[in-house]
Amino acid sequence: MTQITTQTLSRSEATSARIIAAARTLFVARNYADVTTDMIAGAAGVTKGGLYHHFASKESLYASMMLDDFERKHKLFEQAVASSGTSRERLARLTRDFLALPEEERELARLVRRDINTFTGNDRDRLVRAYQLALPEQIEAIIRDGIRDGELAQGDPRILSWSFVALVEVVVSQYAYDALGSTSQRLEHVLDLFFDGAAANPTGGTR
Amino acid sequence: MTQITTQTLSRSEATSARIIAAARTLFVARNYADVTTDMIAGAAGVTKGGLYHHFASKESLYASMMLDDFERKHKLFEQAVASSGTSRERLARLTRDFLALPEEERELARLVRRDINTFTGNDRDRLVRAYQLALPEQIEAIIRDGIRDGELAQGDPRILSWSFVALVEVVVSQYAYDALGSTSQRLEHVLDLFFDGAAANPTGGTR
DNA sequence: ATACCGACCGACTGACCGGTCGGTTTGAGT
DNA sequence: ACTCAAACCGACCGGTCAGTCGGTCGGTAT
Repeated sequence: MTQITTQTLSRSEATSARIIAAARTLFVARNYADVTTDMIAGAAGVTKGGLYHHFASKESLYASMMLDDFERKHKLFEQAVASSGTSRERLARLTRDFLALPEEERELARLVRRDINTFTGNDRDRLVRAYQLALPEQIEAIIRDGIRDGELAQGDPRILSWSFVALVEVVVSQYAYDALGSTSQRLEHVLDLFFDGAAANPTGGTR
Repeated sequence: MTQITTQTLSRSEATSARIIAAARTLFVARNYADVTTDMIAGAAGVTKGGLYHHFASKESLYASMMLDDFERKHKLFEQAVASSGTSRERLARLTRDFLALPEEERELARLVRRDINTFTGNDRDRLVRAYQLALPEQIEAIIRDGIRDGELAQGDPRILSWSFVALVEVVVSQYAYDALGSTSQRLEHVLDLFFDGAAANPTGGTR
């Protein structure tokens, strides 16, 4: 009954995948308005007519590209979420997995976090939902466990989750230049900052 | 010799200011490409011809709008930077001043932080420089003092500065919905998170 | 061989938009 | 009251680009 998923794609699927890949590369490099459908088609080895045979509009192509990305990231991060250990260890695993992704996919994640809340379009809700499942909610799950186990202080898991993602982006992104050396050093840096803060003396603060 | 700066603007200055204000409102609400010069002119009560009498191009209007904003923010934050107290107190002052700004200006700051590193255009360098003076370098100055005085742990002040701004945005922005009540609660929350981290037990971590 | 169909092509269109330009209005100085 | 320059208008141009559509091509079933 359960058919083995054939690894070989049909011609149509292969072309769609090529178009989505080309779109990802271009949308990451330039912003939506500066990428023309001709450019995407050209990069994918089809013409504009071919592109419109597979996607109803530029916007729906953009949405398809993001959904495709969310699905892959969702699967990738599930392992880290399901793994055992302290929440710090599990966040480290998840972040390491993220850092191991090709630059293009990391950049896309940045772009998505940037734009997801202001995105308008037909499949806005589906898109927002898929994104939340792909990243923020997975981190939230780990953070919830951390709070439950007394490892993290009481606090809104949603805000903590977004804060963690924001810190990862800052520490990893180019603003930081090469002030921090290797990827693992950066990883420890962001974990330290998130868990322990920037103060020299941990008794400081109002808490 | 030093002429008293007249508070009343000339007609030309007043119109330029109106155009910049209209541009700010629109660019904050929609993104650059989706805002037409006709829309800006209309909102400012002039025609496109009038707009182009004051600004050489859409891009230079955009740059002027940002420079105008940077200047105002620079002046606003200077007081907090120059004030006395612990670095935590001074960052609290600066952040409170920022939170007291009208929503539009806070949104613009978010937009700028988002885009400044990918901005391309003639006055790119001038713009980046002005922005750094307006926000990151002012925060950096406070953080440097904090490190010098042993209040903050050793670390790259630049990264810490960006991290702080990122945390402020997360805690204040709409993703957080109304999970945190008043502005002052949000302010304390972000300061706690930045200085002390999210861990329940401050001895955790690798440090 | 023939009929058929999905995949793909590429020239075209219609709308939009940044920027221009010749002309008109406004108001400060005399 | 006259002058002149700056401020402003609005029709227009040139280019760009999303989306269309009639048609071709290659594979597949009969």
